[in-house]
Amino acid sequence: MGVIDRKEREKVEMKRQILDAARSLFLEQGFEKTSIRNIAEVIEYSAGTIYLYFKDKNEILFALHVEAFSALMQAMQAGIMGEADPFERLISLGKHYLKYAFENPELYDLMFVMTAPMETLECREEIWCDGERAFETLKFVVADCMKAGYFKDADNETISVMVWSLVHGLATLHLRRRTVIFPEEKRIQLLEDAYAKFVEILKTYKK
Amino acid sequence: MGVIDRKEREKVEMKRQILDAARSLFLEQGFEKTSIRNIAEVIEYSAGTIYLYFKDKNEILFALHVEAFSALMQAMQAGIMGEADPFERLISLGKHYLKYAFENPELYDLMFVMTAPMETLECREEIWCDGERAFETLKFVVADCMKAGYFKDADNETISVMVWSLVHGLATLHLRRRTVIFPEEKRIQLLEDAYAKFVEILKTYKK
DNA sequence: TGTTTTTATGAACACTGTTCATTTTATTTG
DNA sequence: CAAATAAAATGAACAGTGTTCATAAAAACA
Repeated sequence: MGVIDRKEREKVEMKRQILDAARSLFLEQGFEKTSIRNIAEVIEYSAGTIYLYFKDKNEILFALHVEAFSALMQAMQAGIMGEADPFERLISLGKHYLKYAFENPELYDLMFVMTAPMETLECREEIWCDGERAFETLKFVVADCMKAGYFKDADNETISVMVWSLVHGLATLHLRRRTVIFPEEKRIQLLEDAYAKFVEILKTYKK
Repeated sequence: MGVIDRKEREKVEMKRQILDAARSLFLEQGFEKTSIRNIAEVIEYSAGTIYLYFKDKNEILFALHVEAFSALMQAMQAGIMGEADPFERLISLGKHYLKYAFENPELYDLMFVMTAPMETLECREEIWCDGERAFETLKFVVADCMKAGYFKDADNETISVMVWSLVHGLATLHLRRRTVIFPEEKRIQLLEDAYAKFVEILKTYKK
């Protein structure tokens, strides 16, 4: 039966269409302000049809969440490739993380800021395992740095949380427009300087 | 005319009632899920009445925003009082900032995470001057540390942004439930450790 | 008391997410 | 090919949202 195969393909394709429309609308005007009817209009179907492919609006968000994490993981892998020195690898990892955050603000939001729909979603455990994998990547690089004599005898997880918090803080302060208190032409520079200073200080802390 | 004085008082009191009801509802169920009708029900008035005291739902949020910042400033002032050593003052400032964030999650959100309604609000400039004042407080403390020989010859603003990002990162990762990837009993400890490690490393970076 | 000003109401509007009986389209069977 | 079945799409309906506004009630003034 080639028919059910084609049907399956069509189903996947339709989901793709919905997700693409949804992502672009979420990026433009945010999750809350995007209605199912908006998405339906873009793909030229009725609102009800969306519910044949996704249980509800949150499930669309969840699907995008999964895709966004796989893209971040790719960006992070790119960051640790090609850097021989472990500390340089850590620096590059942070830079790629920030780059991803700035280039995909709504997706970054989805992964690390949004709470509203995620909590009520029953997939409590499973939903965060993507995030866990990304954090493991950071821990590996930190472990390599420690083997090379950095961070004295600090706890790996403690250092990793510290590094993560710093880059996440930089990312969210900017994405959520809290850097407006600085003159526009200085904002990016200030963030880059803060990150550079952080790793500089971190580098001096060794055995 | 004592009448218009009383009317003024009544108006203020009514605004207070609305704000108190709104704050408690926002804290309970968030901004988006709280309706004007919900607020009206709590204060036992009709929904339309709210609009005689606040232009729209966003203006209620804005009023709470102002109050939240003044509370944070108080918390921060408490942090820098009574600490003679400048570096201890910085440590205490960060701790009090985090304490405020954890004790007032929805208000912290409002001040440093929310964007949706704030952007469309026309008060672009004025709304952030509260945040600027808080940041100035941090810069003062950092300046004192530098006078005492800390941070070598780094730029004050760069160091301040770095410190702010770190604590903001810790706060938001936790408030937005991204620490669920850690076992529950370790979460708070991990955040405290990360902060402690950060200031420890920072302290070693001196002339 | 009668008039004017202030305050409160609740119906109405256009929107939201979601469901479901109905209709349209596609596939399989006789 | 035609009839029966299965799958897909629709659009009306429901209960909710923020907001507006003519009307009604209350208070203040004359």
